[in-house]
Amino acid sequence: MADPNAVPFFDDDEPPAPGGGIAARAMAGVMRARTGGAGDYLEGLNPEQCEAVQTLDGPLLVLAGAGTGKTRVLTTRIAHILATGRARPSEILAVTFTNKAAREMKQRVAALVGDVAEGMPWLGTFHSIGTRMLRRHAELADLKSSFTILDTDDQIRLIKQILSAENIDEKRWPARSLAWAIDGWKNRGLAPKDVPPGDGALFANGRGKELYAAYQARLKVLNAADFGDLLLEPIRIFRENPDVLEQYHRRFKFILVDEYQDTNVAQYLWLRLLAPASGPRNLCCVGDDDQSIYGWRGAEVDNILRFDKDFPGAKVIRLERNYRSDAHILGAASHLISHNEGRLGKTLRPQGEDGERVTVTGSWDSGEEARSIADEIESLQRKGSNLNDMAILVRASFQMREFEDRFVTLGIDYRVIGGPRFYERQEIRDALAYLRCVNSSADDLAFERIVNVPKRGLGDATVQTLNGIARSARVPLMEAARLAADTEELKPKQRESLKTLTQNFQRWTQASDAMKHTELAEMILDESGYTEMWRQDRSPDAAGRLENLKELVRSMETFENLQGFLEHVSLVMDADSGEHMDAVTLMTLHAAKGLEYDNVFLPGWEEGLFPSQRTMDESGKAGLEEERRLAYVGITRAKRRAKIYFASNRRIHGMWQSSIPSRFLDELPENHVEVTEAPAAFSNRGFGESRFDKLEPFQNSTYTTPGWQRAQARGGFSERGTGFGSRRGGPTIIEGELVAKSTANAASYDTGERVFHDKFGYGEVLEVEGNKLLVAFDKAGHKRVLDNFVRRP
DNA sequence: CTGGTAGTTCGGTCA
DNA sequence: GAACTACCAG
Repeated sequence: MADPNAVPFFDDDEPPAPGGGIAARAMAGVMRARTGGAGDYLEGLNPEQCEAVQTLDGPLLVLAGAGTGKTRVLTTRIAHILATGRARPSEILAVTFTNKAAREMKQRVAALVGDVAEGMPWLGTFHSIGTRMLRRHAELADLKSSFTILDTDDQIRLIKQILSAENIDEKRWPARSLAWAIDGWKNRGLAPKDVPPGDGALFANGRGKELYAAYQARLKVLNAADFGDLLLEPIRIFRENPDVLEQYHRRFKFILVDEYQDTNVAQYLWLRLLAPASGPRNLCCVGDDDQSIYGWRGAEVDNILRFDKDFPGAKVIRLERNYRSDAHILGAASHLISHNEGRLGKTLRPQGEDGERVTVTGSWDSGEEARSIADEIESLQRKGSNLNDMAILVRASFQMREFEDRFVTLGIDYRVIGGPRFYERQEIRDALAYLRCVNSSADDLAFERIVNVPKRGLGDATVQTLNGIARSARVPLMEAARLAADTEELKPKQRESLKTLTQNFQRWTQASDAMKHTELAEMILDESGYTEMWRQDRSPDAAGRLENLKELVRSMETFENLQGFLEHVSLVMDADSGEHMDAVTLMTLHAAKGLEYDNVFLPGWEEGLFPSQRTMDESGKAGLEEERRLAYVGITRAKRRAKIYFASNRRIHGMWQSSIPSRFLDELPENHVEVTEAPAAFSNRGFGESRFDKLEPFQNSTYTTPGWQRAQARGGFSERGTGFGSRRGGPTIIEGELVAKSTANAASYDTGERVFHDKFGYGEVLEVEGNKLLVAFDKAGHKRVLDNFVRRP
């Protein structure tokens, strides 16, 4: 499965020879499908879908309710464009949010038109396409086209460095929150200079803006981009270079956007630039305002609500026929969502049976809730349902534990979606860091990650020293390590370690040309002592980690070389774990969007948990409406049965709290709902297993503090910004400081000069060799040191 | 530099 | 209640 990024980005630049190219093959494919009888691709579409597929000219918004065949419309539309010869595969820009969606779209287009979908280089996620564009025009963004993409982990470490360099107390201003803020700015399309003063004041007494600028400057030095840059930089490039933008205008005959309700400002701007309001731009956005659940991540429902104002003359097509859920389920969901204001308005129309009513079940506590759901699952299973057809959708991931415990006890197979992803695991990231270092010796963040993994006696202090050397000599850390191994800044032990390490890397890098990259990876993991480290590890998950490392090497096979693999990994790569077995799916409501199951269990419908108190505190009414949309998404995942639960007592942060049923329960229409009680609730003082299980909560609940006031008492972000802002330095100042620092230190010394060294004291310079000095210290004797460690007395 | 302990924090999630 | 971090002692 080739990722678009794995192919060189200029592949599609050459137009195919007239008549013989990919487009012709595409058409042939469609023709085959058509004459093959199995179907004209338009067959089986309802009138609205058909219209959405065939309305090719001008801006089009398809409002596709849950389960109305949205993906089908998108893919058929692409097939239609290709079949009618309106564009070649490389002239269609199709963006999704997730890799999964992109993959699915690619597969389904391929099913319609044949393998040509592989020839669709511009079908992908916002980020993968942004990467492609940025690599092509890297020099316009002050980067090399080989730039590395930082993930959240790298980002945090980088920010930590900046904070400590700026002497900012990490306790009061954690790197996380700055990362969060920067992310937020980037989501809103703001470069450091555009950050409004009020916003910048939110961090470190008004220094947020300058720190953001410093962070950006560091990224350029490291030849790196974070996820936000993958969109922001192309936007800037387009704005500053109309000729570049013009190339893309000429190229893209059609633009398609999936899940438009989830676009943030940056993505919106990016799309606006690529599809200007005027001219024959054929932009088709598909989305559902009722399923916008990522406001906290910067998504602007507004984008979809004002589509026809942004693109005058836009046509709006509503898909309202729902093929997924039975009538009772849709009735419940529709009535619930009707409590939201500011909707575009859509009514899902059921196509099938009434089915079963939505059930609402109350339990004493979360344990009982888990038991009664597990019982229900077993009973459905006895009646012949597959576990694969069941899902439990929770609001917050801490709710999952209770279910996992229960499933383990009962021996019910289950899978969790959305845990730490494969490539986010520690061992995978470590292994990747080694590979990144071999791929590019300038990858400082990767180097820093593995310099002391496994333990080599190279701790914080050593890394600090190396950083100092790297900064003053303006070389990457790897080079700094090589330098430091020859001088006497460090203790012999550390120098020895560094020497071995850098020599190893040198060897590996040389070997990388001649070897197969999978073998190279194995060799590196072996010789570095990394696999050995896990073999020695006694913790229970060590074996699994070794297994993961093997899996990593295996997954490299599908790539031609190391470079291609690393590119893929930074953007894509998720583990397709255990799809084959029959198991209940456990995941958050957010993760469930776009999926469907026969039986859906929705536990934890309690005030404070769902709707989440925190969301309501932060975003008020808008927050509540987003929670309601989340509830709507949850219910509409169900095809046959939707079962809702709430518990009277729940342990939160280790403390038992009593809770009241969610207001969303009151918003469900009576005629579609059946209220039941957990069977075990009747045996409160009784017998059987439940007595045992209930003992504990009963006792503890006497200590229960009522309600959610405590959570409310905690201030939101908004409080922080007020009252500060005494200092407001522009970003240029801080950049100047950074530059000044590194150049000032670079000034070298003459022989015979007196110098002072923090560790060795006063001395006289005997020799100067680049930035290395031989100094005769008064007390410490002759030492080789780097010039930035001494100063004039 | 390492390993232990004490203190803190605790939302969802995609690249 | 647990997991992660930061600090401290060896």
